[in-house]
Amino acid sequence: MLKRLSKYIKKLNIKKKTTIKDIANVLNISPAAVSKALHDDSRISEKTKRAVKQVAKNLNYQPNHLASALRKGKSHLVGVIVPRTNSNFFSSVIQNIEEELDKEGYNIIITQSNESYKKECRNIDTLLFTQVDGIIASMANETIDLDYYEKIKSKGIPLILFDRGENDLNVDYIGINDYESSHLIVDHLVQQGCKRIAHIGGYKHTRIFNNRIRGYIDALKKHNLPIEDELLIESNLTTEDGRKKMTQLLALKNRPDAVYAAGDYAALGAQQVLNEQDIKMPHDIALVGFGNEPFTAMVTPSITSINQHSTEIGKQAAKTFLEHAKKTTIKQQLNKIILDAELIVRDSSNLKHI
Amino acid sequence: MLKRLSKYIKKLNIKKKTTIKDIANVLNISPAAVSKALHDDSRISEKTKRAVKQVAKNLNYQPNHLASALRKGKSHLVGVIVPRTNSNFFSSVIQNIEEELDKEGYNIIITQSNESYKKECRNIDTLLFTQVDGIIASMANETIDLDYYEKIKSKGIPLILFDRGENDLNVDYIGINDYESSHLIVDHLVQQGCKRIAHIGGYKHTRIFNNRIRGYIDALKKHNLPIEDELLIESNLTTEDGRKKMTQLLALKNRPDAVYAAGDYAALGAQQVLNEQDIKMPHDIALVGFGNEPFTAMVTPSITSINQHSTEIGKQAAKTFLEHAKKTTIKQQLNKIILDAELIVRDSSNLKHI
DNA sequence: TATTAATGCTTAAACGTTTAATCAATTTTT
DNA sequence: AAAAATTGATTAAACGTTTAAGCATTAATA
Repeated sequence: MLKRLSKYIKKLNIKKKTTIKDIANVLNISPAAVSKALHDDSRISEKTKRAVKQVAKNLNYQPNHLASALRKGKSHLVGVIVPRTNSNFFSSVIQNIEEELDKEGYNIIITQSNESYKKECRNIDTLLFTQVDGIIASMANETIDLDYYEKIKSKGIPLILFDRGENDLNVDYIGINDYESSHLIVDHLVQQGCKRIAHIGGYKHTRIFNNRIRGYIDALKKHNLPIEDELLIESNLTTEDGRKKMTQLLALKNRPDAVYAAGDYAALGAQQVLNEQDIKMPHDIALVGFGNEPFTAMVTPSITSINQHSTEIGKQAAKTFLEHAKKTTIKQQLNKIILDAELIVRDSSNLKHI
Repeated sequence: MLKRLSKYIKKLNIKKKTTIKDIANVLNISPAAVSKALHDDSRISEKTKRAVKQVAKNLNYQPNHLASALRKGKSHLVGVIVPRTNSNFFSSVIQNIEEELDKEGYNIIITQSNESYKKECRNIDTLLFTQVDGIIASMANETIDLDYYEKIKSKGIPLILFDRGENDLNVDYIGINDYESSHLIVDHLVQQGCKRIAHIGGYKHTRIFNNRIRGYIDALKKHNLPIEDELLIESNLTTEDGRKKMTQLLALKNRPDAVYAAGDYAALGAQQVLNEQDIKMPHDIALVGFGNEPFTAMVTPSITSINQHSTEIGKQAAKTFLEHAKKTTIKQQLNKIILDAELIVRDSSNLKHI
């Protein structure tokens, strides 16, 4: 055996990669036996298994993932679609998805839509083409037409949505309680003595932003505060647009005494305008964001925000996929996991600490 | 032909996916002809090509990527290894790599080392296992032993390093001129009247940080300023450690009048301490960071920093890989692309604007 | 008109695994 | 001691594509 082995090692310097066949040749057994031995099949003797594993190590055998994926019809790849990776929320979700899936031998392919519907469609095509075993996604702002997501479902590929996309398709969803979050925020602002609370909201057609708007309105009603059209603005929630919408609010004859932005980046834009015009937070106007991006704690004043539990969302999304992967029967159905959000009060809305 | 087609469409509702064979059967030609037609082989008639493409569309044919990858020995997947994705620098590099590779039909698999050597090794194994066609990486802080990277090279897989890892392996590298950057910073601080410039540097064993340290020392010499050991500190450059090292510097009998941190997060930590102790920037102590993370423009005072050209680095890394991919001969050799860095002066070091 | 070249396709093997079906040898059960 | 069950392997096909080699048929050249 030793002679055969060294003969093969010599050949390897010329030849390409070690295959299951090489191991079989060394040991004078069939490739099938080798495959089974490597997978600890019960019908292979312990002796053979040990021998196979030893030779595999000596020859520096690396299984050909493509071949096994082709044969088994599973790529062990999971696609992830996010609007962008450079927000802390998404990068943290991704990190946790990866950690959880890694344990089970899955890899992830990350794609970014940059909030563009067209890019998102291209991403879906790419992932389907790459033969992923599942897709975990958060939708772009622009996305209204859901045909492309239906395409995933129709191929029988498990689809899990998080953050954006609740209810819109009949698939698993993980997110926080947006409606309740708005209540937390408005309750807090009212407690601080605010009476004219403005909301720079996201696009109404996106369910989570709609929920935040509904929560905002219902919470105002709860406190017997009037709902005024001029205080409720729709935005794409970028820093740039946050600046624009804040300027718009300051132009009102009757200015608000609090601004609740549905995203931290928009809140940042609003803050910049307030700072530039020397309007004091929270005294003149209280400010609240959404998402608890790290910078909210860094800026002056620090911005009150909602913690979206990115860690938990990532882990749950991964686990949900793994459950699908284990089952053979594919029955997609709406299965919501809604996490409680948490209000992080900071200087921008906290009168007591000033 | 129409009958055959509809017959097949019916079968498809029961059967799995459309393959090249299905198309061949419909048209009564060989699978080989179909494959060639789909790839616009010159030996196939236009008529056949048109027919094949039409049927492919009708049957909703999606090529099986795994099968072609197996046959061709190329996965069209590129692995990316970064310390983390939630810094703006890395997420921007990644985004640009992706965009550039997407044009040529490549996908990327992103992995994070979290600055851990062990995790990095696992990532490399994973990527090799997934049969990536190349790896683009920036090394973890911890990484000193380069055996694992040698493993990539020895398998003949193109390896491209960026930011971290210059010169350490004999492969392509894309980065900025760190040595020169330190000169830019020191020159600027001296111009502001600073005489005792401290440096919170990264680990010396990492070449880029070593270069920044060398640049710092040489620039001090150039300006005839003394080099003092107590002003040169090694750090892991996290926000937390930035706080610690700043506190350490403030405890000196002879405090510095400027602090240059080799990373923005460390600069942020330093700034927090200065703000808390009511030490004015830049008047009492001027502060400079490195990396131009977006938050440097958001905090008060905004922090002067070095723009690392993440966009350009990402694009160049991708292009470098693509060049490798086109060549058949694999000759890895050191081929450095060094971009000029740019100093962004902000309030934390700009006396004139105060 | 015979010879060569170009065109348009087919055949069959290959990529590296996995797995259903089978078989021989051994062990257990009647 | 014959029948049945278990053990430990083998054989061969399959996953879906690509491609080198080959083979007619038609077109171009001498």
